[in-house]
Amino acid sequence: MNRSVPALVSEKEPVGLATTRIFAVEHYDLTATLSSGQAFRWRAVAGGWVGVIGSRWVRLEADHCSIRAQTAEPVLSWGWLTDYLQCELDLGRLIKTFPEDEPMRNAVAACHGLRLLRQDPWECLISFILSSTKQIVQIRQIVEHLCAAFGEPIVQPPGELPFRAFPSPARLAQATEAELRSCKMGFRAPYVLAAARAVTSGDLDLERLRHLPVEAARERLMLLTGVGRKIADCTLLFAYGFPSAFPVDVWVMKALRQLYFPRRAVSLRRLHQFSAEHFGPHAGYAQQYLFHYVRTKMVLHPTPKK
DNA sequence: GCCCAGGTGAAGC
DNA sequence: GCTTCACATGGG
Repeated sequence: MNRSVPALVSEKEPVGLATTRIFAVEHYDLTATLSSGQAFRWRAVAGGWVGVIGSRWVRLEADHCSIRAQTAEPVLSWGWLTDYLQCELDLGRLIKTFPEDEPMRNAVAACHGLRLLRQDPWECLISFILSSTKQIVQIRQIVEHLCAAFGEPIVQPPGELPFRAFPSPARLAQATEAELRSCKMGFRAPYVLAAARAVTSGDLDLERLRHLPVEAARERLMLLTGVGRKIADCTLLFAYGFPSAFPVDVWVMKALRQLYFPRRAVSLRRLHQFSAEHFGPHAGYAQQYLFHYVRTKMVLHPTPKK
């Protein structure tokens, strides 16, 4: 289940204020992780990645065995970052829980070091509300419009591209639908507005969902207009870390049909049933491998749909 | 112009 | 239950 306490930096590590820190990691493909359609604000800049976590500007750079982090302001405790990046997760052990079939072996081999992040629920929920029938490039653009229009300025090193924090529920709740539409989100504008109002009024308590069984948390999210099974599962997996959440989008659907049901038509409902039974206790992680694999490596054939 | 995009909800069988 | 359609907008 979920940890309610964020990961802490180990006590034996050096303490003190600093703007850089190096984290030892194994089997961590930072590029695949930051660009695989789970988070939408990371930009590749000069051999590294620049983004915003909470209200902090961050630059990340990876080599074989470590991730180097740089912030704009001195930091005492780095738990917010190790938790976001899930540095302490034993990926090798997790992957051993995947089914030993050929498609899964191929996906794991093709996406070595791909990780799941642990994001802020609010940002994740809104980002995926914006994702429906949009390409990943376009989701990034809409999210950036939204942050530029409504996000608070953050402290960043001189000379860097201007970044703002992801807008708060309270700020978005005050926006008009027309202002939101000017961020190019089209018919999703009323969904974003309603979600912001639900959180601001206290009707939707995103922190409480952390402690609920996954089914109950999913049901609550799906009460929001514009949030169906897929967007709910993205939030449950990428923000809360519910390991069984298994988002099925067009790509995962293509992968499942081609790899596991090449000769017969299978409905979405059956695919959900199959995924719940087949991929083990960390099905959501397996899903991310299939998603990245089908998008970057697989040759797609027409397969029977239902 | 046409098709599709990390979908959803309503309407019609 | 399953299929079809509209919903904004932009990329290929």
